[in-house]
Amino acid sequence: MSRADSLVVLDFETTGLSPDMGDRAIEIGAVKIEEGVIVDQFQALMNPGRRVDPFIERYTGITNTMLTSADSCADVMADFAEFIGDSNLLAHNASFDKRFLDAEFQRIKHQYRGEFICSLLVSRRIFQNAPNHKLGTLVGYCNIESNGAFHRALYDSEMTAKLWLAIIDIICQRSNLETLPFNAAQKLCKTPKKSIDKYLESLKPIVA
DNA sequence: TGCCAGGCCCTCTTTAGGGCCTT
Repeated sequence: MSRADSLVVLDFETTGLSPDMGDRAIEIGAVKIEEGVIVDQFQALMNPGRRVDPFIERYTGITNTMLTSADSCADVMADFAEFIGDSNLLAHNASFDKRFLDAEFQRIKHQYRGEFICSLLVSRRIFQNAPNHKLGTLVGYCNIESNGAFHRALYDSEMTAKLWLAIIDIICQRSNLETLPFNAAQKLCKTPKKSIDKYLESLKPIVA
């Protein structure tokens, strides 16, 4: 399975918003998509080496007690590096998760080859009439079944993956494609919103 | 009671400012 055929959808829960300000990951969740199907998953809490504040405990449901017995960030991220291999990567608001992935991998001197795409950027282009582009809102907007248990890493990664598969279905229907190549999805992240229809039209295969 | 940051994106723009999204 080449990198182009495997996509890992990931989500971090963290102590805050910025690794540059000392924030750390406290949970990683991810699912692997191959040929349009979720085929594997990864979830682990990790001990950031310090207490998380009450807001994060309430926001995520992850308590200091739970983290006390968790493996270290280094051990978890080493396992996660094996899980993602050379796969390409996707997250909802990928710039956030990429910063934490880069920071945690830098601590264990690991480099990864996969490239990121962002379901938030694509959603803003495809669902221009959505009330907003929060993950939970888009899951409801796309009629994806959900129990509402957001803000845990594995659940959010699963919901992001299902949102992504729904987006691909819509694009493929509009563009008469069987699948959306990764490089086309990358370009979609950067295409101006006003040019989306033209871009999707350009993806249509030539029919003899 | 969310605070921080940072990239994207829009507009009353580009020599800027502010909302959205992530925890």
